Amino acid sequence: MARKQGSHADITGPKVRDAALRLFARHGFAAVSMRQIAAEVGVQAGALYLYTPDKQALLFELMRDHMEELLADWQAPDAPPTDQLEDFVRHHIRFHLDRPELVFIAYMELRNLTPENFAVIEGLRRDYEDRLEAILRAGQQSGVFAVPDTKLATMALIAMLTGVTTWYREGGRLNRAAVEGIYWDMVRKAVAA
Amino acid sequence: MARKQGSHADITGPKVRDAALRLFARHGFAAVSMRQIAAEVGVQAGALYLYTPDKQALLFELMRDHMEELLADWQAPDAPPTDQLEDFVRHHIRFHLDRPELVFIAYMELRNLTPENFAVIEGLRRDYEDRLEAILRAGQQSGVFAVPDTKLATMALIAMLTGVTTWYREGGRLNRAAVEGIYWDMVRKAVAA
DNA sequence: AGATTATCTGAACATACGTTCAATTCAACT
DNA sequence: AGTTGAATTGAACGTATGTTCAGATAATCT
Repeated sequence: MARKQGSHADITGPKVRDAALRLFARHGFAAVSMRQIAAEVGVQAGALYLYTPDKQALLFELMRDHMEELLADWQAPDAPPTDQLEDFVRHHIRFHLDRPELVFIAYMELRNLTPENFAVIEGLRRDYEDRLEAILRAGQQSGVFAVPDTKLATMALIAMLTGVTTWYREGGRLNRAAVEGIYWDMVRKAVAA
Repeated sequence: MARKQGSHADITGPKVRDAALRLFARHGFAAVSMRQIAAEVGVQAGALYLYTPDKQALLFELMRDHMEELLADWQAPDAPPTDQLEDFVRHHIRFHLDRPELVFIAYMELRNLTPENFAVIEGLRRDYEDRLEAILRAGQQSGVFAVPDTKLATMALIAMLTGVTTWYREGGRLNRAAVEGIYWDMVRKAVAA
């Protein structure tokens, strides 16, 4: 018994990725075994190595692709700082609510990356933070924002916004548009001059 | 070779706790073995079981004691909502900056708790959130705050404030007092009417 | 000094881990 | 119908895991 009916690399490949995503998010990278991932996919553990060099690469590629998509998906519009900030906030919330599992992994599994992989992910994260900081600095200089320390404000706002994934549940008391609006209102006031 | 010179239960006990705290924070609960903890303490793995029933209890007790200390350490002063909020914010930042490792564990290792233990910790966390929400609701009702959804605002503010531990480093550009002040300023403006 | 007891070792238990690979199976191509 | 090659199995590798426990040791008590 070996190759199963109707099974192909372009089906199993994504399945491996999805299973790893789901299991890493639920139980944590270190607590998930290759055999669990394989069982979720419906193959034996050995077959996973046709799709990933090792377990570490599975984690790293999930995180790297996530960060690269985050960066590719948004760039500051040509607009005043306040409008740029609103665009950033709303996009950040939407993007993160769409991918709660990836967000969870990207924030929780940093310490399970090898040093080289960690450096890559941290670089991408830094790039993202820099975009928000650039908006805050522009607003500070033009006088529409009052942010004594743009770096601190950047970290504070990102932590606040990303936190939405820890409590928001689809079909709950508030819908996405409402959540977006309320968060934007708080951010707007927090940085206002 | 067995009992070492100058070794006692009241010395080894806390050492086990400290080693577990440090290692769990650095590498994650699932990635740390009892033998690693034992090596850090300077004993063999078997000796750990004189101080904890099992690995899970080691994690749970760290988290429970942390949350109980957080709750015991602060109660709302008899003052207007704005002053209560300032007191909460400053205390939260101080408390969390004093215990970065415990904070990290308490936020990252929830999913490594057994269901029963998880329920306990979540209950304690809820108690803490309720305190902030009570302040926000009081301010909303008296008209000094404009918080359309107190629960959302609670989650947003706690996420923002707790995030300070992810970037603050002792001896860095900003001292604690400055950080406290800037965070309080952002919170004050964010909820202001 | 001798007995007691708290403390710790070191080996063992069964089980699980990530990874490799020869052997096998089935879909596609000739 | 026969051949090829991609996809997968299943067993094996060495190592590590959490936990238990009989035995050894050294501080304390009598």
